Amino acid sequence: MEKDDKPISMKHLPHKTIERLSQYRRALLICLDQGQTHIYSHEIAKIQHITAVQVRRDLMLIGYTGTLRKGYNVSELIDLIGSIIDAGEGIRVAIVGMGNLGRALINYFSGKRSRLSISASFDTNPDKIGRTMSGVPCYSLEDMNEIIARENIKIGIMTVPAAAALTVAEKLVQAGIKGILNYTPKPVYVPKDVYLEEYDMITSLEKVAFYVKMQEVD
Amino acid sequence: MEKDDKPISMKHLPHKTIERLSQYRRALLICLDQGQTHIYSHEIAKIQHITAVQVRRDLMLIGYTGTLRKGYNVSELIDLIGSIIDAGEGIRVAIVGMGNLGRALINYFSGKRSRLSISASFDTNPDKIGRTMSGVPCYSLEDMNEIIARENIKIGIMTVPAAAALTVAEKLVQAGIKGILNYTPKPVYVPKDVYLEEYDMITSLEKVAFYVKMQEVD
DNA sequence: CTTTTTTTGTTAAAAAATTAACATTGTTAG
DNA sequence: CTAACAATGTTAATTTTTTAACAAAAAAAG
Ligand SMILES: NC(=O)c1ccc[n+]([C@@H]2O[C@H](COP(=O)([O-])OP(=O)(O)OC[C@H]3O[C@@H](n4cnc5c(N)ncnc54)[C@H](O)[C@@H]3O)[C@@H](O)[C@H]2O)c1
Ligand SMILES: NC(=O)c1ccc[n+]([C@@H]2O[C@H](COP(=O)([O-])OP(=O)(O)OC[C@H]3O[C@@H](n4cnc5c(N)ncnc54)[C@H](O)[C@@H]3O)[C@@H](O)[C@H]2O)c1
Repeated sequence: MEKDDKPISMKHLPHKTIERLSQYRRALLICLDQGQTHIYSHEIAKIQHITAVQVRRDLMLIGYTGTLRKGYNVSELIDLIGSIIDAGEGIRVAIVGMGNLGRALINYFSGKRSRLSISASFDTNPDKIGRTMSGVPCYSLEDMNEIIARENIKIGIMTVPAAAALTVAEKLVQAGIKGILNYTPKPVYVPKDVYLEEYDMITSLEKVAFYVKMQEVD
Repeated sequence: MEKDDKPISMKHLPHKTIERLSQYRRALLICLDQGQTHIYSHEIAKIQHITAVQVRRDLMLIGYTGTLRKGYNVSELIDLIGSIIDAGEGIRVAIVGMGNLGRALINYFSGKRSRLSISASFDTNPDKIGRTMSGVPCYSLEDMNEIIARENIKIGIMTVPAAAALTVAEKLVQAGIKGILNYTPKPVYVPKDVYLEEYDMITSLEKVAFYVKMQEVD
């Protein structure tokens, strides 16, 4: 019935497409910096180690249409991806655990333009509480509820020791967080309405090891 | 015709199964430490946020058979997964770029029992070269060929600044590395006989953001 | 002006991954 | 001893993801 510019339901975008859109944008931002105004599907594909068909299909799914024989408009596409991935006014993020990994992530993130911003960090170490790291203030765990509400933080990144993982996840949920990115090697449990993503470097490394070994055998 | 203990061709194990086997092992090692001798498929499933069917199917694929109504023998299963993922005498790994992230990874890894071992690291910063971090010596980039050959290193983990990514990847390949785990936000190119895995935290974070935003809308 | 080339957008097919269904069989309870 | 149960192992169905095929059309070439 209704005629719309975007008849696409974001709800049905494949998970893998979401991941790739983020990666496309990362690559597109670099192209933009280099003054490139248009890009072909096969160029994007090469950067991401995937096929051009897949790029075109993903873009079809988000309803973006390029120019025949000119390819895609870099800045338009960046904006469109932004309108899908980022929330309007941006989403605020907190890091819990300001150790090696936490610092690496904050550092990494602080250079990036994004509508996601790391607004706070939490730790139990009194030496860290009250200090600021790459512009991100570190608070005591006890102030979590207050800070998360006040700063309207929606996502928590966990980089605490594995032993603290379960309780920290619980605390984050209670504080009203809606998504958790868990870098602890300990899987945690969250209610259905909290989105959870877990990543462990050892899994990646062992996967590489497996395929390296395989290749030797064959 | 031939009857074999393991008629399973590891070559055809699904990629996702490889990842999960690594995760199962991580969980099983914890169970072993706690003195648990057997575990049910649904227990493993709960830890990994997947279904029991999937666990059983994965184990079927590697030809492991549990005890009806007792579940799986924890230590047997750990050993079997090890025989699939790890190479016989272990695979040696090097980290390139001893910054925040490099140190976080070395630290993390040094606690783990595994047949994968980080045997060397490389950097260009003279202050770091010649020192040792969590037992891992740091060498100059110029010595890479020699060290990698001498130590029989097969896998390289890249944690250098994005600007150095392409040249470092090339150097690793030339030095004879067979697998690369790239934590740089810059995708790199490798020959077909080198296995490449790339991970970017921003992709994970943006994925979480997307689903958080989605949930708000519905 | 016409033909060829090149690139997009889309539908259809194939492949990969997950989930469901169910047969099987020790174990326990009655 | 027998029936009910609770777990595994496996085949089949479903869903998701990727790849292939190809039509359409702007640009370039002739
Ligand atoms: N997923 C991966 O790829 C990966 C890689 C490296 C490390 N890790 C894991 O990340 C975690 C952090 O690693 P790291 O090297 O930064 O460790 P770290 O010890 O340097 O840092 C941990 C920080 O958490 C703080 N902390 C401790 N208990 C806390 C609590 N209850 N609440 C809040 N903060 C608390 C500590 O004060 C410290 O600052 C570890 O669990 C490690 O295993 C994961
Ligand atoms: N994938 C992720 O999730 C993730 C997270 C955080 C950071 N990162 C990325 O990881 C990389 C490292 O981050 P960091 O915070 O550790 O940075 P860092 O600046 O602390 O460390 C970089 C290290 O690499 C060394 N280096 C520079 N050029 C080199 C070269 N050509 N060869 C060898 N070593 C060289 C530097 O001396 C330094 O020790 C960056 O590219 C960053 O963007 C990725």
